[in-house]
Amino acid sequence: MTASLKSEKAEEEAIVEKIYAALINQRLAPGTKLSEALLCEAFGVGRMRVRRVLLLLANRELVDLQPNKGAFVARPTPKQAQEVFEARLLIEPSLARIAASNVKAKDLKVLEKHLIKESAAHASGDRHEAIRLSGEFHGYLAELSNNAVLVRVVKDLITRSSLIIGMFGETGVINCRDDEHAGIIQALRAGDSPRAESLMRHHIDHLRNNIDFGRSRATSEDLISVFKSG
Amino acid sequence: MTASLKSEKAEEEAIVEKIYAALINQRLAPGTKLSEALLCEAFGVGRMRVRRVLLLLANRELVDLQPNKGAFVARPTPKQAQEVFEARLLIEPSLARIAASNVKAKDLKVLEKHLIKESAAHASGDRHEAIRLSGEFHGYLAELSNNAVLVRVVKDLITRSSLIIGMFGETGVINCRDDEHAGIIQALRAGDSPRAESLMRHHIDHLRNNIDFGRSRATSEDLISVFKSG
DNA sequence: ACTATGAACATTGTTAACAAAGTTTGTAAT
DNA sequence: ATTACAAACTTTGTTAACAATGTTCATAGT
Repeated sequence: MTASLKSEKAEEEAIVEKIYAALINQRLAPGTKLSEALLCEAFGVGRMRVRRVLLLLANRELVDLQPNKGAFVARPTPKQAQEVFEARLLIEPSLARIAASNVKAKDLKVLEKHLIKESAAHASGDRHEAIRLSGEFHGYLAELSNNAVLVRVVKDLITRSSLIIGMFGETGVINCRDDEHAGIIQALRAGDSPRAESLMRHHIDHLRNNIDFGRSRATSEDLISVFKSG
Repeated sequence: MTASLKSEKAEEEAIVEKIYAALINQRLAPGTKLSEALLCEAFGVGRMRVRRVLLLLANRELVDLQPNKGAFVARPTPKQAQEVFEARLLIEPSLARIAASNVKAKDLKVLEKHLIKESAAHASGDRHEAIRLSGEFHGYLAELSNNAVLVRVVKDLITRSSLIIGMFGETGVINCRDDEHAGIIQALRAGDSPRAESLMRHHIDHLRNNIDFGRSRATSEDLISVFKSG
């Protein structure tokens, strides 16, 4: 009956989602230390909860859990980064194809409304918001598959992509061009599955091409270790 | 220096892998209760470790974690079961295509050797072993993509498939016909990507057709609850 | 005989104290 | 001044006791 009993499991999910969102927003840079005490205070929960959350995030490879050292926001290697985009290239075009068969009028409404927000973010030069919305777009599209398994996989990939873009992405370039999203929506409305698939394939390929897997932009933590080692 | 320090994290992974294997072998039926005390004794570890392992397995939807009640081997719903196979149908054919480009002579050797074991299991009517080896085959193929992300996704799907086959599979039917695996290997050897993709698509489709998503075979635990409720 | 109630039991969930490892800071020697 | 070492401190990891919930079993009433 009491309010305190209403949510035990959901609360944890909520914390995971918040960190998820922070990663997508790039408010948590790769390499950032996530100390238990800090998170306990931030979310007002006990150490146990925080530990469980960190374990789950580590399991999704969003957090690097170093024994006796602590939890850090993951710093994807170039190899891992390429793997993530290769996986997206393999999955999302097919997903777009399926979406074109499943899409309903109200789904199109949602997507179009979303597109306007994306354009606005681009216009105002809000890079973080643009990245967040772009990821959300891909997430919506995955949901049109009505397949929770695939949605989960794709959302994980999107979140990791945010980390990757933060590390390897060209600073000047806006990564998801909204006009490409517009084209995909157009194909969906027409029910043109092959075109939706093709557009998505090229779109993700463009995304990948805007990433320089060679040189990673080092974060503050990394600079320190670079100075020490040589 | 001491032996006890050598493995803390790896040990946990090992336990996860053992339960993984037990699920694939169908030695752990869906619905089976996994009590903490039991697992502590079985693996000779503390409760904390067991709890972490269960959390990870729950995260992969292999275990159902019911608050204050305990952990149970997941009982996929018909909807979830269909989603898993839909996901495999979306991913694995493309993976087979990629495998056909990447495959090396030594990979083919491994696959062929594996195929012999599969045939033997089929011949001797060892259903569990046949299912296990079949899953292993699909896992090997995924590894040929040289993409850890995709490997992880596919292996999770394979494990869940074992649960599904245990719940919905026709008892008499051997689910992965080894001759279809043979055909895929043949396509790989020929470097025929489109054929590998096509064969894999049909193969997984056959797998799916051998599953009756309508009626689930109830396990003992479930029978009890059925008697109680009505 | 069957259901309902309640107490004893067992299992899970949480908290807090403790142990171990890492990090920082200060001091002394080269 | 810089490096090496050591002690104080901080943070993570583990253990064990405690609290809360769920389950089972016995008893009593219909």
